[in-house]
Amino acid sequence: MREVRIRDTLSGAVQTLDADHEVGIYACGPTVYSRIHIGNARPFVVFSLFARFLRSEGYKTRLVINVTDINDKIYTAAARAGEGSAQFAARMTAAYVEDTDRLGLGRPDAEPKATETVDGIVELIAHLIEGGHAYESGGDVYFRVRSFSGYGKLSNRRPEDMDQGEESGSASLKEERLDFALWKSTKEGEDTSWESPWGAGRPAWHIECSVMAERELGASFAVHGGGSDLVFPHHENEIAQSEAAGRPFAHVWMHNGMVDSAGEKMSKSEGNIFQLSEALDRYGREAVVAYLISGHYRQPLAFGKLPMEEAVARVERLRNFFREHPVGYTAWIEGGVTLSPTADPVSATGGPAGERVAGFLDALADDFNTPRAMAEVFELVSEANRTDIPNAPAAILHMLGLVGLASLAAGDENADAAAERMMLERQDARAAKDFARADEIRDELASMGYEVRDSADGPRLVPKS
RNA sequence: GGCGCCUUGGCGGAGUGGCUACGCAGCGGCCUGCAAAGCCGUUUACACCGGUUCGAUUCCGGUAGGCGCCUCCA
Repeated sequence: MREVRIRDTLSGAVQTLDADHEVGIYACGPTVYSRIHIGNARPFVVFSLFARFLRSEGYKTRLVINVTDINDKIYTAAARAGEGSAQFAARMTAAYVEDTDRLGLGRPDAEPKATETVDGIVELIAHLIEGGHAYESGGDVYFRVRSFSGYGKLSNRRPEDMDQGEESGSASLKEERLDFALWKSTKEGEDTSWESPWGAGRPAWHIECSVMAERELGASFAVHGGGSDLVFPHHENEIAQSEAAGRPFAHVWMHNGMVDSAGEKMSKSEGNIFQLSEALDRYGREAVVAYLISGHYRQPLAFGKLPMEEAVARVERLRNFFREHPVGYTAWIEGGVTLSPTADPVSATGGPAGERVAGFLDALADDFNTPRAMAEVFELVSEANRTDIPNAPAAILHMLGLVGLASLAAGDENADAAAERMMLERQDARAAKDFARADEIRDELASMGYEVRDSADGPRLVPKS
């Protein structure tokens, strides 16, 4: 079991995870007001793979990614779609699950929804009111920021410099401008509401996560994650609510950087599509995953046609390796099945391959440095292409499995019979030195989507990528 | 204005006080009937100015430029 270190947003320092207790990870999931885009997929991928890595190292791990299905934007979007907001949110939640399923990384251990957590939210709000940290005002409930001295410690700002913004028409209900809503009374046009001691209404965003995290992981847990855009106010407010209520809350705050459009205009005509489902359709799941781990999770990541095509090329290089070095892919099962750590891969493989695996794992243990880890994979691929490295294919499969790319070893499906016949016909033509005919057949195969590769072992049909 | 981050070779993107990141693309070569795949080689790399140091891309200060958050946002 390696010591795993993570850069903590709160302290600014690198923190070592406690190996003696379950590593509870809570990552903020999407608000389901539309299909998710490639940027939303980043935390899903990062935290899913981080949890997978921890498990492979022997850490008892529990990953929770919530779904925010109560939100202003949902009311707006549902109205525009001419649909009830509850139905709309349910449909978008299903779409989210479907899209992220296609990433092939399995599901989190729990995916709580705000709508299923309202009872706990009401309890926590009542508790905060009792403790003097919140107050009811005109059917709304607000958090009294001045009552929590630690406010601002995560985002490193002073309350004087902050502005919580104003909920429409609610400004006058607050004691202070920087107070934020915990509960909102039902407004015109809102078709969902819940009963509470303060009347019919709905929970505000920040309190949902405080309650879902605690319900799934307890009052104190190892890692709270999410996009860096959530540091303020969302995560700052979560800390205020939970700690003011006497909960120790998260030990380490782990934030992923944003996916941006790199100055390119984000449009379909430019080819730099945005939605996760579109990226999956166009580039395939392996390329999407490879792209999302191509930079360090904390750094911004530029999205565009070029970075995606590079990911496709990278992934193709790995496929080509396995075409030459087939290995038992079924050793790794992706897509929802918990991976059981096999025998220690380093000692199991040993030698140069083992050293690469060790380097790979060390990189992941060091603030989850996926680009450095992938460099080890490519180093071993090059070495094994050059000379025979014992256990290299298995070692590479093992590493790729940890980042959700084991399927690259699956091999190609059998070409259809007609293509196979044409390939043999081409062989006859080549044997007869009729290269014109051979090339003609190769062109025909190309139009069918196959590339012919001649090797010492004979020709092979490879689907064009 | 406040807080934080970034500036690495054609592009993407790690990292380090002195030693090849890695990938993509280009060019030359090997292999091949020709290709593809693979292999070998290759193209002013660390924004600028000072400082610390035997030595800085890597630490400190400043300059320029870019980005994120400060309203909802992964």
